[in-house]
Amino acid sequence: MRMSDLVAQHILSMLDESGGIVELRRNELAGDLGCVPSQINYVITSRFTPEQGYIVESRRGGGGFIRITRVKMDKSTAIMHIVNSIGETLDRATAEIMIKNMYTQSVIDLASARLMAAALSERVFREVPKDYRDILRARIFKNMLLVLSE
Amino acid sequence: MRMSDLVAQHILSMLDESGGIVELRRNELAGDLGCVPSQINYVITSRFTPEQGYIVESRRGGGGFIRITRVKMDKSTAIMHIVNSIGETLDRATAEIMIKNMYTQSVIDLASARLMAAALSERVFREVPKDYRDILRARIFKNMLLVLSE
DNA sequence: TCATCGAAAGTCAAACAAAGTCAAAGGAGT
DNA sequence: ACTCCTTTGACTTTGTTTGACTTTCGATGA
Repeated sequence: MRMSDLVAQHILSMLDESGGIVELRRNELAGDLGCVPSQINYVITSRFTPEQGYIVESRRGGGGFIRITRVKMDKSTAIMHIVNSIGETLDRATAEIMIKNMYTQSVIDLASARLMAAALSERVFREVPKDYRDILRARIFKNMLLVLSE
Repeated sequence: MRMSDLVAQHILSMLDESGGIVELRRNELAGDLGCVPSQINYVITSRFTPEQGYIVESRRGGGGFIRITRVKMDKSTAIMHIVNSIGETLDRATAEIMIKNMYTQSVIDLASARLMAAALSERVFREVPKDYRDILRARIFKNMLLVLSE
């Protein structure tokens, strides 16, 4: 079995044990599983993405950690659906339509809708190279959507 | 748990007990908590800054003390204060501290705090040149804050 | 009054402790 | 052979802890 699968599996079982949220120490885990620390990063970026329903946070320095949260799919099917329907890029108009729809369908409240629209507004991205804009918008949007379903 | 978090927590609970103002003796506190005195300074400068809504005063010499006061502001004042304190750029750590503080001081609710943190998280900006990151973060954050104060 | 002493608190840089990045090298499937 | 993963490790960045040294204040005694 591949090392990356082993790491992923290990993290998954930790998540199961702890009800969907786990805090791990990168170096320690790497030591336990017998791989280099950066392997953990690879596994996280390739298998614990927003599309797959995970929120990842971390902190460096003494007492550092990596926290992985699995969002519950059952309670937020609508949101996960949207997350997965967004590709690598997302233009402003589409984003706004999505936000508006979510609001009118009561998937999100007004405050959240406004916050999201503000974060994705065109003003934010002026003078950002065109290619970057929609990529960033997609990422920001996905990240925000995920925390909504917590 | 990190020593710095322990110290911070201790100070916070003292603040809660005494309604927002506390006077402590550095050496004594360090002794009680089992750390070196300068650790207290570290915690104060990293977690009890004016940005975060605290005023710190102190006196050296015999009978010296450190006084920490938590300042309470109304919602829109607090938000405008923060908006004005943000320049052209904003790094992740500072953004997180600001968000956390607005939440603990009830300027914003948990959902908004999470949404904002998600939009500004380091993961969103991976592979974006460092200089751009902080510029974008500042813009996104300001845009969000402004809609909050409406 | 004023110099001095001791009791605080302040400063700062070095050592330590994580996690993150990136690109090169290695494999597996087609 | 080509194309995607994977693996690896050197290097970077961020955050914490510690301790030696400095500054400030109040008290005390000449």
